[in-house]
Amino acid sequence: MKSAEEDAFGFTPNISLSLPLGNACLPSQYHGLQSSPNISVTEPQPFDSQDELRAAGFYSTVRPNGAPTLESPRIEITAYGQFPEDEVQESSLPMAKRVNSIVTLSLPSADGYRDPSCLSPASSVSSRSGLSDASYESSFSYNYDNSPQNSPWQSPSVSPKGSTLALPGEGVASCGSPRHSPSTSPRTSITDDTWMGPRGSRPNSPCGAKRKYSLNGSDASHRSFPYSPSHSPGLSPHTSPRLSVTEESWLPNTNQYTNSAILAAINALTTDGVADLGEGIPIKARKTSLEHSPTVSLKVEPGGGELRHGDLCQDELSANRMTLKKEGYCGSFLDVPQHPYTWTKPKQYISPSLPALDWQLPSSSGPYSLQIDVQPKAHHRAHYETEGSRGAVKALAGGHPVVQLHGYMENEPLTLQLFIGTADDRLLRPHAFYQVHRITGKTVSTPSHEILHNNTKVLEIPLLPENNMRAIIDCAGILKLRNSDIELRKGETDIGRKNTRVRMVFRVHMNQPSGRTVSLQVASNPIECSQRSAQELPLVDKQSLETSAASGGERMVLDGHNFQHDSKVVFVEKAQDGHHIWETEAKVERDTLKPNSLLVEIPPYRTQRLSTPVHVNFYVCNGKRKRSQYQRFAYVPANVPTIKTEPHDDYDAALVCSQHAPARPLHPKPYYPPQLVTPVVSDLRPCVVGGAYAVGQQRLVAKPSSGTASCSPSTSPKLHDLSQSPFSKCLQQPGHQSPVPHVSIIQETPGRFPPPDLYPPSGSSSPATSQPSTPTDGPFAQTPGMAPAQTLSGSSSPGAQEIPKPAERSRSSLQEDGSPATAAVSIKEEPQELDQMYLDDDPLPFLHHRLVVMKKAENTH
DNA sequence: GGACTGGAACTAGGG
DNA sequence: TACCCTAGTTCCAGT
Repeated sequence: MKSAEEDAFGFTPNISLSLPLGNACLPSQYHGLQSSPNISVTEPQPFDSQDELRAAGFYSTVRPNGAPTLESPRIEITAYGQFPEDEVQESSLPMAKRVNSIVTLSLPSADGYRDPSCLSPASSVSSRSGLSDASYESSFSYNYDNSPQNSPWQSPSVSPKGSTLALPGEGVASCGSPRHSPSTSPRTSITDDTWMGPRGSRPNSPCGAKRKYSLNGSDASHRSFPYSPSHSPGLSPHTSPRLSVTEESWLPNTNQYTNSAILAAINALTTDGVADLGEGIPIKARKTSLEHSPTVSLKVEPGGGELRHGDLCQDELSANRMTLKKEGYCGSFLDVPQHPYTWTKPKQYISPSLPALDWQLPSSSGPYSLQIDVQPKAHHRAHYETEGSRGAVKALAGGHPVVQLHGYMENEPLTLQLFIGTADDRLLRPHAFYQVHRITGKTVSTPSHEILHNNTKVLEIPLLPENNMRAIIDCAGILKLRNSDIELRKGETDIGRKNTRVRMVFRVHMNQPSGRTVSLQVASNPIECSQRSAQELPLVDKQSLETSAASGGERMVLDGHNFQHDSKVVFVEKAQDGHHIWETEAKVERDTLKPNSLLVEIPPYRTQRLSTPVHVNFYVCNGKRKRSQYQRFAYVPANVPTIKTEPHDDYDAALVCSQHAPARPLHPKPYYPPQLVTPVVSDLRPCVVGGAYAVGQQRLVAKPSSGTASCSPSTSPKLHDLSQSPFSKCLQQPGHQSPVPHVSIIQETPGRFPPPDLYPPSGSSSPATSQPSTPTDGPFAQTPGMAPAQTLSGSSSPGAQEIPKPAERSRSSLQEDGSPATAAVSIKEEPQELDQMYLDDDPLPFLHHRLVVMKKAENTH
């Protein structure tokens, strides 16, 4: 371990250097990182694009072996180097710490992903703004350039009142400044409109008028507010105000449990101070994190209250525009008095490096298992920045989702992290168009705190021993960012249209006595966030049968929503390439049909001779383009007993299966296609027992594109090893377009990886497989889906796993050491999936749209 | 009064 | 070019 760490540190410096900064694409990159690990880190050759590299994120970018990973221009940010202040501060820091800090800085890409601003309610646009540093911007060449507003950091929000921060040109985030805090709600901003000019009240255009407002002082004033990204970057506008208070208190707390020295060091370097500390977050990220911190008080500048921490810091860093220095500003925030939180701070994960949010982590490891005891409802209408909060995500049966960490016997509280992830068939990653939104108020019983993690808002919730490490998630809502804002981001390859399904992703990091950190992650069932979709798309919550004899004839009850008299149930069997091998419409008993219940007769399979179970899918269709997600079903040989679903609700089922696939009921949920093979790393000493068990679900997944994907071991981030826990990193190309494989790299100490075979294939039969998939999953139907969110990070013990089907997946080893390949890579079948993902019926538009978006981005850039 | 909600109008794009 | 449809975003009003 230590060796690894040491190595890591050693690398760190290099690594940091290696981080590619991006070109204009940075944002995308970042985005990519989190969202879609597109980057083929492993690729020996120079990254296709810097973007990819960036996407790789810090973790991936670094090459363990020190091999020149990134050709792309990298920004070597050494905290000190660039900023005198940093140097000073760092100098005082212990090497290790310094390294970390450095590393963090080096991870430029991280920043890039999503603008912190994006995080903020104002987000979308803001995302760009995220690039805090002017330098970054320039380098990135954002669209912003176009308009004065462009400057990302300046988010309007920053200086609501035209605070100094808001320099002309800077202040406005490119299209609307992201930062405009939600508070700035579009509406308010008449200015915005002005900006936009002709725009209608509804900002569709990417650069949507509204966002532009930042330039106007007036606008700024309006927006100034609390929401300003500065505060809580991600904070929804609404919340932000509140947050501020809380956050402040929070920060202090954080400090409490974190190593003060580390914090100080980090703060000095990063200025952010919050939870993210441990992580090697890029400067920007840090800044953002700062934002979280309610350092408002810290503001130096006029209007400072409105200023974002991040902004300040960024500004300083980048251009020194701010007179303030990190020290002054950021550092001060450390001094913030501790606040009144009653819950003792959960033991914060202090490791300097936390796994990137797009890393696939396991849901269980050894004795530990993170489970979603109560799943969120399948529908939750997300709110726009321009709207008021739509409340916390609720559970199907009422109440709220519940997450529990099993197997943790310590008395130390922990921090449960929550962010909004994707729900498509690709690797789980932060969703570019949705952010978690902190809910506060009388009805909220669970304290929480928002932080930014690489431009992705992360809600931190205490997991207390007294509560049996169980948390009721009644403090998390979902914020929708305007598609136009996100799509214009340079490097952003995802499209928002019809990309309205998300998952709540929970993570917990546990420091082990050995010094290692075990990180677990579990993702909820998909949540449809679109009002329209929620009202129109049929949804299957449960199915009474999972299997049937080939002869069919049995009746299956489907519980769900939006069933109509003309609803059809179609059974489909697809080949690996997505082609339909067989498709037939089942007979629906319309007499008994109800909006939430449908009785269907299982159609006979195309052949009655079955020697082994055949996995197929079915979906409910209310008309063209109105299909439910694919649901799994299997025809089994006659001698195999039919599996009937228990009458419980999904949640119950989830509980039952929780160990493997926490929170996912087998049948009820659509499955996720197994695209990725996950290599599981096992290094756990502690987790032997659970490991096998858990492992099944934890797979490191990698989606390799046809060849690309291999993750080079080198990529493995020793850096992150700081924490000593191995993390898998997913590298994916950001764009749907590119079939680039998603590769997950396991961070592990060399030699610790278990043989690849030990790891469960993504498609393992474990409950995890039952995970929902996007409607488009069809093609993968035959292979069980893997639990997207689960991978092994820390120590997971290998368990028995299924091996992915050859055709679908290929494995590649990711180990740095050259030790046996541990990571398996699966190749994603792009074209079809994409089409399906977004336009089940009509892929062309989707593709076209993407092209348009890309072009726009390029142009803007 | 403010947070939630549900519903629907408005708008842009594509066909 | 007008019309229709779809889906995203913004508004409004009720609880």
